Amino acid sequence: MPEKSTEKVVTRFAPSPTGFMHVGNVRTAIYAWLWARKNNGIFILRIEDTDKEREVAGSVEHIIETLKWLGLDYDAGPDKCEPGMCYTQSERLETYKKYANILIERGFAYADLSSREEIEEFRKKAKEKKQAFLFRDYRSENKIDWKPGIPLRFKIKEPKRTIWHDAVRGELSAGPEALDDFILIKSDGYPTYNFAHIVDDIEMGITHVVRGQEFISSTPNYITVYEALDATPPVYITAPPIMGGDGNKKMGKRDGAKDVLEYRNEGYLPDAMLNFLAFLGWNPGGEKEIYTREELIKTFDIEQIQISGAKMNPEKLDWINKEHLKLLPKEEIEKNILANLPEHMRNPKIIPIIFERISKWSDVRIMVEAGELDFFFKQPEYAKEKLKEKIQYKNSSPEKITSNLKLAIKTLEEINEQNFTTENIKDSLMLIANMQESRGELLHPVRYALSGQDKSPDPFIIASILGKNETLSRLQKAI
RNA sequence: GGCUCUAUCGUCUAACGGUUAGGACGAAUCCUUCUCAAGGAUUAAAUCGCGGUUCGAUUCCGCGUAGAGUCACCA
Repeated sequence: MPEKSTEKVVTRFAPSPTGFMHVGNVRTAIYAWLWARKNNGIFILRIEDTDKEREVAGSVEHIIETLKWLGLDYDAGPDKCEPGMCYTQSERLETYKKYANILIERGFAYADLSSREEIEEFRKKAKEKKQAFLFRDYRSENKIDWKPGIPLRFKIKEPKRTIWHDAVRGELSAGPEALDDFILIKSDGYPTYNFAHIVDDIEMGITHVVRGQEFISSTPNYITVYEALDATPPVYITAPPIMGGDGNKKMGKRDGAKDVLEYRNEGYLPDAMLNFLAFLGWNPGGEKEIYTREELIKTFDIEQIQISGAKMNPEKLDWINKEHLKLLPKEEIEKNILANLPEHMRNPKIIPIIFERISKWSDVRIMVEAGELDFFFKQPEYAKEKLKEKIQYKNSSPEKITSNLKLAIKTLEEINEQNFTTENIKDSLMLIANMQESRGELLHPVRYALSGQDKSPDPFIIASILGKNETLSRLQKAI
C-alpha cells in the first residue's frame, strides 16, 4: 500500500509530441486524471519534447484535442503556463542544467568522451559474452570538464540491489546489473527522458506517476538519481500493457496503430471511450460495468489496477457505447446524429429512422457508407434481374404482389396528407396485412417498393418520412 | 542471451485459504417479428503443467512451460 500522505495529490500526463495518441497513451492519461480528480488534486499536462528528431509538427495540438474530447481537463499545461513554471521541456533547459551541475558537484555525473563507434564496440563485446551491455564496465577514469557538445553521464558509484514499492505490483527489486551510467544530457544540449522527467517531477511536486511497464527496468536508475539529489521518488503506479487484439499468438507490441481521435470520428461517445479504457486494466469489483464520468471519479482506485496485460475488445466498446447512448437525452442524441452524418444527409427528417434502429453508433456510419440510407433522398433503383425474387415474399405469386401493392395504394390514399404519420400508416396497412395469409405478403413488397432493399427499417416509418406523394409514386412505379 | 515481470471461460474480469468458480462482451439456441437490427429468455465456455505447505489451495512457495518489458546521445 502506498503511504498515505497528507500532501495534495499531483499527477501528470507526459507525452512526447511524436504523433497521435493511441489507447495505451490515453489510458495512462485517464488513470492519472482520475486519480487527481478523485483526490481533489492537480493534473498536469507536460510535453516531453527533448528528441527533436522524432518530433512531429502539430502533435501538441492533436494531444490537447484528444484530451479535450475525452474531457480530461488539466490544471497546468503547455497552454496554461504559470509564472516561473513552464510545462514544455524544451523551454526548461536551464533547469536541467542546474540539476546537472548539482550532480557534477556531488560526483554523480561526468562528461563522456567516448565516440559512438567505441560504444558500439563495447556493445558488441557484451553481446559476444552473452551479457547485457553496461557502460559502466567500460567507463574511462580520465576526468574532463563538461562542456556543451559533450554528453553528460550519470555515475553509478555503488552497484547494488534496488528494492522499491509499486502501488500496483507491490514490492519490486532488481540486481546491481540494472544500474548503469546513462546519459543525462545529450550532446545536442537536450536532456534525456531519463533525466528530464525526474527533474520535472521534483520541480512540479508530482506525487503519483502513472506509467507503463516499459519503465520498470529503468526504475533502479531513477531511484539512484533521486537519492543523489536528496529527493523522494513519487508513488509509482504501473499500468498493465494493452495488447494487440488481432493475432492469436503474437500479441506483440501495443495496439497502437489507431489514433484515438478516430473513435470520435466513428461516432463513439467520449464517456463511453472513457468507461471502456478505464476498465481495460482496472475493475472495481461488483457487477456494474457502465459508469458515468462522475461515477468513475468516485469509484476509481489504484489498488484495483490489474497487473497483467489486457487485450483490446472492440465488441465490448460497441456495447459500452450503446449503453451510454441510452443514458443520453433524446435531443442530445439527435444533435450527435446530425453532426455525424455527411453534409448532404443532414435532413432532420431522417432522424427518426436512425433513432429507431440505433444500436451501436457505428451502425449508422456503416449504413451511410453502404448507401443504405440513400433511398431517402432519391428514387431507388430496383434490381432489374432479381426484382421478382427481391420483392417476392416467400412463395407469393407475382399477381398477388401486384394486387397487394394496389391494395396498399388504395388504402394509403384514404389517409390525408396531414395525418400521414407512422402510426396512422401502420394502423391502416396492418389492417389489410392481417387479412393476408401472412403479413409479409403485403408488407415486404411495400417495403421493397419504398426502399429498393430487402433489408431495411419497417415500411411505416419509411412511408411517413417520404410523405404521401412520394410513397404513392414509388408504389406505383414498383407495380 | 542477461535482468525484470505476468498467467481464471475466446475476450475483459470477480472470488478474507473453504463458492455448484460469479458477472459482462462475444457465440449458439429459442421467443418476438414483413426483412435487417433492437428487445426478452436459455445454453455452452476457464483456474497453464508438475511438485510442495495446509484438514483444505484459483489464492501461499518452488520448478517447468508460455507470454510481456528492458538491455539507445527514444520516450
